[in-house]
Amino acid sequence: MTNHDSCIIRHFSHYCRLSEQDKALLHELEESPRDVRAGEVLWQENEQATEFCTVSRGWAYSFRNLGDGSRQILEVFLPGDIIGLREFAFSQRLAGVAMIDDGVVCHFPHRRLLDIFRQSTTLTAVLFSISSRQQALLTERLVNLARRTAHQKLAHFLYEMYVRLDQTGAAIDGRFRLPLSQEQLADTLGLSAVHVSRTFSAFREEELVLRERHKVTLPDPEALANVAEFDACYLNDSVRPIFLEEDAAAMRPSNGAAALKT
Amino acid sequence: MTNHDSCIIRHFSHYCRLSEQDKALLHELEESPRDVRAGEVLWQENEQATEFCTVSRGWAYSFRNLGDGSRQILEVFLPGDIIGLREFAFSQRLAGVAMIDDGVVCHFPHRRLLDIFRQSTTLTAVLFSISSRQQALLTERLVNLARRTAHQKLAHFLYEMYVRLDQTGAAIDGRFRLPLSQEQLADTLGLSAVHVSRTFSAFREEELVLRERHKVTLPDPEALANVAEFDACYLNDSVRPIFLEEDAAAMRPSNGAAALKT
DNA sequence: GATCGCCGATAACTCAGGTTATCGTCACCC
DNA sequence: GGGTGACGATAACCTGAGTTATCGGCGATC
Repeated sequence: MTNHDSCIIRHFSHYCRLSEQDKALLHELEESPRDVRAGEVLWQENEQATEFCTVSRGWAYSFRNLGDGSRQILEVFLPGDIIGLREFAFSQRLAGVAMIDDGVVCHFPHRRLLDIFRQSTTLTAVLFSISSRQQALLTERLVNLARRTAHQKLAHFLYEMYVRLDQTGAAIDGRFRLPLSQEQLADTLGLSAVHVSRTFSAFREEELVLRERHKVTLPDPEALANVAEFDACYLNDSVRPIFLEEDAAAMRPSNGAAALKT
Repeated sequence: MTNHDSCIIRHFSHYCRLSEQDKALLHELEESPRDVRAGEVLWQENEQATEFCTVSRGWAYSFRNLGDGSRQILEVFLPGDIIGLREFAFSQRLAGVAMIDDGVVCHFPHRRLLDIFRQSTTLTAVLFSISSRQQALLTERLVNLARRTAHQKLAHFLYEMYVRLDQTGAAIDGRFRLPLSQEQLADTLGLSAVHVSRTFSAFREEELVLRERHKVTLPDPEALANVAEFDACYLNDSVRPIFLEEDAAAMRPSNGAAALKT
């Protein structure tokens, strides 16, 4: 973390070209990165919330434990994502967070966000955008859980992962690593692990999805998207560039669009 | 709208005591309020997004239409709520919005948000808090849809409405107006209208909920909360007061906590 | 290399909730 | 005051997904 690019800066750069000053400000946010093991719980529901966190390496998920012993996975975080933004207004954690993989996370205190609000309109707008995008993912998952069949749910999740991973270059040719167990998938999709297994079997027969261990292959991604009635517009980095022109007075925006590419 | 308190200012004041300067800034956001009729669609999915909107009177909901002709209601907005914040990062609407009731809404352009970011750290933090709270509602609904039985779903929704309305004084003694039809409830809860009816019948037998027309009575709200496994912590205006002390340098915060009461 | 434990596949059975259909009630309107 | 249309109740039937159970494979540990 000391000499390569900060994970936060990398993420923010997806949204907008940053001034050196902004980069410095972001860099300040990062306290010592921490190695974490697969399965490690970063925090539990109802604990005091004092920090945000970014994932630098590995996957994480947020979850809620329910009364009957089951649990619901809310979000899956990939490297570069910010964890905990959702909880800005609350003094307690609304959901637990755990690692799927071994990885590296960077913590930074809640209060620092206010420094950003105070010092950089650009970063504030990017933070709002990031929060907004996370909420879009959540909304899409909600629709998915409420209204679709098990086949569609799984197809949708797999395709969404494919798109997200493809955007960061982690999916090659419809092939990617998916470190979640079937039980974790079930908890994500509101299904039983048994039915996830059944659905994978069906997809294998139909040659829509091949899964072995933690490797997934989509022989025909578009066919899968059709099954899921997938509408990518919530993922398209159709991030509004408005604030760039708005900020013209404050800084030279140059070509923000080109900065979208990693 | 001209001479009584602005709906935006009223809402923001729940979170934090505002300076006169902040109030002036908020007031600027309000363009002409508009009367809207029950059923009127404020905007459709995929339309260009250029404005946010606050509900001044009446109820509204956001929704997604699905491929099979069904639809999913995502959020229910009450007077004082801000609509569209979720879509900050996007240039298109991710969901449609329609009125449940006759009412009054106030539009304000997207770009104005950036003026706020630039001019008031306090308002920026409150906006983040509001967005954060909306996301908490959404998350709770997601868990509800994914993991609970029809009885629990309906119980949860009714109790959540009861709490939200009670917070603004619109529920007296477990009794409140609920202008949603059973079909709208079904679309909210991911159920069929028929099953919503069945569930109401069951609740009537158990004397948990009495519903006639658009009036709902909860004879024993706590019993209903138990059925729903309701955990109020995502609604508790346990809004972090941190930013008040943080902003001490910028403005006199005085007693922000007391300002929570409407 | 035997044991243990996790993960996934598959089968048999059950049930919550969807679907379709019919009927009653109330509000509105000529 | 009779027609119309939205809304809600109820019943009969069907099905997608949960539950429980068994079994096989693989990796870790000693």
